[in-house]
Amino acid sequence: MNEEHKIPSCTTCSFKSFLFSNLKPKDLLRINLSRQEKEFKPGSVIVKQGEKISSFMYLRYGLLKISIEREDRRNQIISIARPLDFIGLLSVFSEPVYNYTVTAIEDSALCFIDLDLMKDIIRNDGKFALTLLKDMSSMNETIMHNWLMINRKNLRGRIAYIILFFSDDIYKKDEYSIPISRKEIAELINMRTENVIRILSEFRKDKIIEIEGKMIRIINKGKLLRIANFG
Amino acid sequence: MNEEHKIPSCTTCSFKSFLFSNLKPKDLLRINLSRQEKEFKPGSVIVKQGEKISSFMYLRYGLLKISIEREDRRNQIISIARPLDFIGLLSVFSEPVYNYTVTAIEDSALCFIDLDLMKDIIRNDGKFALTLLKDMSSMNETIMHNWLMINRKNLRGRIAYIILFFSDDIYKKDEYSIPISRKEIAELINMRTENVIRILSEFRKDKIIEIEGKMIRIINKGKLLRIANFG
DNA sequence: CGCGGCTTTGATGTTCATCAAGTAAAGTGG
DNA sequence: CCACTTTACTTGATGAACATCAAAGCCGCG
Repeated sequence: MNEEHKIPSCTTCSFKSFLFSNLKPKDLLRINLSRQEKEFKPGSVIVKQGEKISSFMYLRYGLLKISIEREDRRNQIISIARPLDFIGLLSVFSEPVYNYTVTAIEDSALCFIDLDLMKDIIRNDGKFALTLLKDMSSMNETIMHNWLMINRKNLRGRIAYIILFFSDDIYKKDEYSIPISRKEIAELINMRTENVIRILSEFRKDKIIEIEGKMIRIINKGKLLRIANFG
Repeated sequence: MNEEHKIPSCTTCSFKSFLFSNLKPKDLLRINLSRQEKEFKPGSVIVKQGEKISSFMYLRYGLLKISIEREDRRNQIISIARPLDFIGLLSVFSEPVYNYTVTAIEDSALCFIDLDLMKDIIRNDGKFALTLLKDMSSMNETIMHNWLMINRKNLRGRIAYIILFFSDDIYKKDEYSIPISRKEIAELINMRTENVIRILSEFRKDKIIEIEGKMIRIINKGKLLRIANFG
């Protein structure tokens, strides 16, 4: 593992201030002893649909996709997850196995904490549990809201929405390299690959964006916003 | 309030064994003192989008719809909730106001518990918090799973799915009175009212169902299942 | 270097939303 | 309780939006 990224202890981890802010020092030490830190290259699968859930995980840095795999290769991407998105909360407390596959789409690092240890800490620390409840609730709000927004839009509106999502929520820049393929864009916003490509070309012709391979640069943000909102 | 339905105390409430199974007797008493029990007729609004969240609620009996209201009168129904669906968990810990409107669609009764009291109990009882985490997680799994199933189906598949949903999950009978209007069916499975009606008539002509007003009787369940699965 | 997966464009067809118009049912006020 | 208004329900006709099919170039990989 790349040593420059490795953190010596949970006590110095920047995440402590978020997820584990209310945690007692004693419990933080227990987590520190149990935790496993792993790095993932883009494309590598972190957990696979059907695998037993045995640890609680959270993303230190990087970007992930959460997807459902289907027999007919027409997968569905549920959500794109950043650090602080608490992806580890998805079904970790209610299911014995993962219902989703999680894959890195950028260089990422995750911490894995033994699930029984987490449960034990929760049982003995209601304050911590309450913050987890809050985080889980808010994560689900976000995912549902995104779905609702996307599903009521027409195809042009969906493409505009997703371009703005990566620009505003992920990279905070008007120019970025989109971390997923055209096919994956289609799986994320519920349309066909061909139409993703078609509408991206359309936007280029209309001088709304510049696009070359995975590079996207937003030229006319106002127009993009209008398409996203009224499409 | 109809006295025959009223429960004298949380300790005798049948829900205690589910939601509050791990609760300390002391805390159950506190809840009992604070709780408010209310009945609702079909059509009456229980909480409205935008209202401040000040209590934790759960459904004792009845049936609810959770929906998002929009300016243009094209609402979206998120989910149909039965007792034990823990609808009170939806955004109660992460949002200051309700993002959803909850409406009774059958005679229903709910208990309201002061939210600060609930939080206080959670903070002091990690075991209870863990069961809440589990319930919230499982409720969200259910809602998401339903959305995924519905969204990948064509219109005939969606109608078949929803007929089977009420038959298998809600009423456990092949004949029932559907508690929502054609328009609401459309809002629940993301299609137009006209097409709901059209496809229901089609199913009747094909002798898959009998239908008269709100009464629905499933005649050919095998065929309905095939339409739901392959549609 | 050839194979499979991704990307792109064009042509075609189907599904579904929309518009229109009429009937039935359910509230509402005098 | 009846006229009136509104909302729900129903069917048909039309067109737009989108999926599908087809074909070819591209790229990475074993």
